[in-house]
Amino acid sequence: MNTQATQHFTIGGVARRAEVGIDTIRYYEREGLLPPPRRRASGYRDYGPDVVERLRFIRRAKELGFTLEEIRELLVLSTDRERGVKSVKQRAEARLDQVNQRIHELQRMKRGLQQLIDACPGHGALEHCPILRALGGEENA
Amino acid sequence: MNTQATQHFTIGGVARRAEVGIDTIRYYEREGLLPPPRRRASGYRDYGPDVVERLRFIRRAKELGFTLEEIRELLVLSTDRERGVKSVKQRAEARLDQVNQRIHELQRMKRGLQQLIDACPGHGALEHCPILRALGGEENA
DNA sequence: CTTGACTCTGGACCATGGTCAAGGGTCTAA
DNA sequence: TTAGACCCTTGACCATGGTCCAGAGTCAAG
Repeated sequence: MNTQATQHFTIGGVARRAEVGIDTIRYYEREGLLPPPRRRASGYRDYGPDVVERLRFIRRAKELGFTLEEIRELLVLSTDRERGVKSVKQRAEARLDQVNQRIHELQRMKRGLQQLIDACPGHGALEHCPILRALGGEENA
Repeated sequence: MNTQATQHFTIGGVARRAEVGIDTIRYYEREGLLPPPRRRASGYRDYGPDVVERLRFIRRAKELGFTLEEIRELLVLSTDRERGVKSVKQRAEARLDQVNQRIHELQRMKRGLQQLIDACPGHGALEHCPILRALGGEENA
């Protein structure tokens, strides 16, 4: 019967080990990022140790800027032996493109702000403030 | 009596000129970004031409990444003759700092993603996919 | 047996920046 | 006068990623 007693945790034990909130775990389950676990007779969720790994996966992916939606897709792909590796790499590349684009947007903002700051003496009449003027000011005519 | 007939617009006229939605204008009014305009006998909002400038101000500031909250503060400062210019410049500098910080975060993400992508052959067994492994995989044991 | 810590479900709530709908009044041209 | 376009207010709704609450049941220690 192979009655290997693997470790089992309640939701609180998982939450402590993975350093996330209990509500977050239930939320991820609702959103399909975690599979519904077995239940004890009491109705308590009964988790194996895998779920802690999975929560770490989610956290690292979040740190790389993936949305929960994208992470859910990654998790599905990670069990798809046919399309898995290729698709996962493609997702990572797509995410990289998004990051690059966002960096360029922010660099455009940065240049705009820097120009205004450089042009502004930091004192004097409001009428001569290049920041307000550039933004479209003159409403206190 | 200086009865100069300046241009007056209904909310729809302003919306067309400033290229924003009518609801957006009312929303900005609720949020304190636009002063409550005079009303006609009918109750219709009656705008002078200044509001179009102000909406352009808001749009440009938004493009520079200011939140509506920050823009509201800028608008208040732009009428404060004592602290105006200095504070405005400080806000712009603070915003620049935020932008720089966000750029650095994204560049960190970018490096993380690039490493995973470079290490991934794009085919083969899931077990050997460095992306899944790095993210904390092995949950399909 | 009781106390306190834990868990369950369902649903409300947070910020952000709006958008849309319902049910009514107004304005203008034909 | 009437149609159609416009305006009014109030209030609900969207996505995102959770957080918190009430009211009830469970579990372990003393």
